Order: sequence, then C-alpha cells, then structure tokens
Amino acid sequence: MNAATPPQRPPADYGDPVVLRTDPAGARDVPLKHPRKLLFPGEGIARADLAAYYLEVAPVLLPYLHERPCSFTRWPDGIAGRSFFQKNPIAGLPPWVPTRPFGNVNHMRVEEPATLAYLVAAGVIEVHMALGTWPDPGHPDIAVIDLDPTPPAGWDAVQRTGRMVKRALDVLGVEGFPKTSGATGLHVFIALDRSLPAGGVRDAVRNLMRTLQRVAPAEVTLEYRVSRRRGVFLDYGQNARGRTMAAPYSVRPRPGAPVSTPITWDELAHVTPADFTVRTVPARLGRLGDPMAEIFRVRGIRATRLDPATTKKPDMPAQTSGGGRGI
DNA sequence: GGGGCCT
DNA sequence: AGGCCCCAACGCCAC
DNA sequence: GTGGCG
Ligand SMILES: [Mn+2]
Ligand SMILES: [Mn+2]
Repeated sequence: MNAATPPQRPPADYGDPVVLRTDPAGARDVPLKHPRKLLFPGEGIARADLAAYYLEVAPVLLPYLHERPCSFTRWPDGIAGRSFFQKNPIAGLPPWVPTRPFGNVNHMRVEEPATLAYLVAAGVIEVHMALGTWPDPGHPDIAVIDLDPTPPAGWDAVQRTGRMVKRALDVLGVEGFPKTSGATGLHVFIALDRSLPAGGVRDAVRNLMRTLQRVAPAEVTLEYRVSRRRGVFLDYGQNARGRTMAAPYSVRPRPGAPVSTPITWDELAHVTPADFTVRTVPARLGRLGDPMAEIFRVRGIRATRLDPATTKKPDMPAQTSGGGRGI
C-alpha cells in the first residue's frame, strides 16, 4: 500500500472549494478543498462523490463504529498515489471529533456523519474497526471467520467455503452474518457475549477452522506461509488482540471502488464482490436495507461455543433472538 | 492533506 | 516562502 | 530470537 506512482496531477480540474454543511446548525461544516479530485480515476469517482457515499450510508455504518476503536487508510491523491495508515488523531482535527485511548493509541471516534465527511476531506478512503468496544475492547463482541483466497483460488472457492462455514454454524446453532471483504474474500461476523479475551476468541475460531480444514483439505488451508498456501486461507488470527478489519460499508482502495458489503447467505452463490461499489451500494440499501443489522439484536454467544472440542457434548441450546446487545 | 520543522 | 517529513504497530506463528 | 504475516 505504498507505491508512489504519480497520480494524474496535470491541469486536472479539482473543482472549486466547497463546504459540506452536514448538520442544520452549521456546527459541523466540512470544507472540501478539491471536491473534483479523482480518487478512483477509472470510475470517475471524486472526493465529493466519496463524501456523498459515506454520508448516504452513515445511518447503517455508524452503528458498527459506535464505541469502537477505528483506524483508517488515507490516500490524499487517490488510489494511484501514496497511502498510509492513520490511527492517532489527524493533525488539525476539528475539536468536535472525540478521541479515546486504547493501548498506546488515541483513537478518533466515529459517532456522527460529519466525522465521516471530515475523514474523506482528509484523504481517508478505508475505515477499519476493532472487534471489541469501549470500555473493554480487549473482550470482543464480534468474532470473525475470515476467508482469504490464495490465487489461483478465487471467489468461487470462497463461495464454496462460505457455504461450508454456514453449514458448520447451523450445526452449532450459531448465526453468522456474511459480508464481502470488498477485495477478494469473505468475512463472517458472529455476535459474542464479551466473556472471553481476544486470545480466547481466536483459540475457539482456530479450532473450528481446524475441523473445516480436516473436512476439506483440498479447498482450504491454515498454512501460515503465503508461499506454501493453496486454496482458501482460514485466517483465524484476525481475531487476535489489537487487530482491526474493514468495517461493513467501508470502501476499499481498489479499482472499481468496491465496498465491503453485508449479504444474505442466499445471495452468496449469486453475487461477486465487484457487484458492490460506491455507485451501487446506496441503491441496494434503499431496496433491501442492511442484511447484517440483525447482529445488533441477537444475543451474543460465548466464543467457546464455536470450539468443537468444547461444544461436542449434549445440551447445546440454539442461539435465540432478543435480549439485544444495546450497541 | 496538512501540520511541524528546517533551511 | 518553500521543501521535506510524517501520518502504525503489534501479536502471533513457524522456524 | 528472528522474520513473515495480516
Ligand atoms: Mn480477509
Ligand atoms: Mn485475513
């Protein structure tokens, strides 16, 4: 994420500066100095378009970010230019953006639409989130099953593996919520009760992934070395302490302006990650709403429920709805 | 994209 | 005034 | 302890 290919810098018309009034009172005005600067040259998507996207999806995106440590990738000159991670507050941060520490980092909190607009103005394209929330981000409320295809394995292998994951979760009586990563893979979110530290969550997911690997050794892998990987990598390490991942509805800095998009299990066999972009996702939300929103209402499980070694036994109450998690 | 720091 | 630097780290894993 | 990994 660091190549310095000179972005189209020429007589390009970046447009005249504008101010986005993101609240009626004018207390959250966000200036865009170069609203027509092309961030995704191939698609003609400019900074103002990206800001409009994030403001449109804010009602479904902000609930995921609530009280959660977030980090960002910034591409001030678009996806053809330089990039870097941002965890600590951006220099010159508006006073109305709150911050809160987790570990050695003082994270910017994303709690209102104006913050999304400000971040885009500052060059942010991608929004990443931790899997736990304050006051104790070290005890995650979300587990993720992260499916990363190793070329030449691709989306079709991910689709088949996702179906295996769904079957395994059904057997356990656990509900999983899939989303495209926006790049090549799939993320399945599972609501937790926060009773285990990140390491315990990782261990439970690892053991579930090991059983999948035993069932389909030709399709999936747990091999740590990229050079020796074949098939779909079951990346349980994504649950380790301090890790973050692309949030639902985050844009990805790749050609096509893809979006990490929640889908239903029924859709999995019929969609491809490129279907979901800055241009298409707002309309999809208007049609269908957020297929993952139910995660805010199901009761979180203890992560050990995912571990076949500790769950194999008799009474295994299915996950019930209700008793929301109040996120 | 922009603040800090150096020249 | 202009130019360069900086914007993240850390836990986990196999060796 | 080191280097690869995401
Ligand atoms: Mn992934
Ligand atoms: Mn991964």
